[in-house]
Amino acid sequence: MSALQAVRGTHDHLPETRRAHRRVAEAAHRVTALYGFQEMATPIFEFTEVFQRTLGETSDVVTKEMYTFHDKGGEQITLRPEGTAGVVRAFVANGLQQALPQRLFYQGPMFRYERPQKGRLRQFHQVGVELLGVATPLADAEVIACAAAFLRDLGVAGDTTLEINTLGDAESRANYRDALVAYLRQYAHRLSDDSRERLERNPLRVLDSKDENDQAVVADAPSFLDYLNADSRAFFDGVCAHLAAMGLDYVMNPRLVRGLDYYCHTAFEFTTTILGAQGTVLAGGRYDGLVEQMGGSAVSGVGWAAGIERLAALIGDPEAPPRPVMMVPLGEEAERHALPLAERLRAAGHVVEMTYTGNLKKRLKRADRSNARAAVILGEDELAAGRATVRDLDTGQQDAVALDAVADALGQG
RNA sequence: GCGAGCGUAGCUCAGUCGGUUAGAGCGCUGGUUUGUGGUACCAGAGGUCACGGGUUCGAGUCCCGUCGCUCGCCCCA
Repeated sequence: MSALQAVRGTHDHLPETRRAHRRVAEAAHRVTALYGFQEMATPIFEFTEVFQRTLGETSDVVTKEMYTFHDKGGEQITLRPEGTAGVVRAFVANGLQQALPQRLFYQGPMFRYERPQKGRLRQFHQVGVELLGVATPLADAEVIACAAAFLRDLGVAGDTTLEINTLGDAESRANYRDALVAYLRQYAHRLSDDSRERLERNPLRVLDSKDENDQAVVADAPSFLDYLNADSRAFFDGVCAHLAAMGLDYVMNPRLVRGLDYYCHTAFEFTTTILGAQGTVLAGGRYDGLVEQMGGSAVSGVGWAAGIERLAALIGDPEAPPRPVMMVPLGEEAERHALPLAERLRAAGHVVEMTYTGNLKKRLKRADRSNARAAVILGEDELAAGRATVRDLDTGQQDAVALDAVADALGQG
């Protein structure tokens, strides 16, 4: 281990990576704004309790993935493993329930102590939205539409599939859970070790097992849809109808369940097959009850979060940065003129860089390596005439231009 | 947390059965005489062979441990 290397599962974002991430985050910000979402930010660490209470004591995130530590004041602190808990905490703490609905957008780093893989990091980045205070299926459908628009804007809609499911309300879920557990217990001896463990902790997870024997057992398990009460069924039908009305294609996935306790009713994911095992690129759902659990009043919520790294991996090469204009002063006298001229060019909107050493030949070579589109040459001849030589580095064409006119001569870039 | 593969220059990779001074391409730096880049030619810099230990006369090569990456599981975005 070298002291120079980044901690496991964390990455430096060099300019090219950073550009790709910015593109994702800016698209999210821009598109969600069309749906009325406004950006907010919460601290990247919270009291541990904030996550324990909201994510559920038994969830994997809480039991083994949190970065938790005691600060110097003895407080138990956790680096946020996801965004919703902090947003809801802030929502309650700042009395935002006085002005419903709230449409909130956030972005930033999240932290989970996991074994890194492609598209899975210990520090990763998410963008997300939360729509708080709307209890009707309209909100679910609108939030899903917003996610779809975001992915369309990034140009990855064709690589992803929208999968949806319903977890029903608490009553439906409890009934189904009882029925499922009763069924699975009969076949516990045929289940994998993992699934026997799931049976105790989170039985819905058994449905999602990749083990073949488990799947054979699950094939005849009771269906969730048979246990939905009338309200839950109506709610889900409503969501589906709205999606259809907007022309959004989706696939029903009855095995789509949630690891976090606070979800109910609508659960959805946009998945891709071209990222390997980490195929979920954006996921969300409804979380009625979470606000109350956090100490607020009964305010329903629905939202989603998307992984920036995973989306960045999907969008391919980021666009190149703008090509600069390169200043080429030759001699001390020219250098004195170069900075003020560069300032004027920048004020006119040009990206301007400087060559600092070397003769003309060397400086032009540097300009070329910097992918400059033009060079502004200031030498003895030019100074004597009160002009600069503006050279187009693509065509090789160059003209003597009055210093006042250089910005215009460089065009729009 | 579990299983497997990998780690040699900034990058992509050679490196034979364990044998002398660890190589190539690309990139980088400098040069090919005067104020004109890209191409070409010449030269150069750059390595703790991931880290630590062991076996051996001798380890980039074999063994063990650690760290990291990759793939799968778990779980998730």
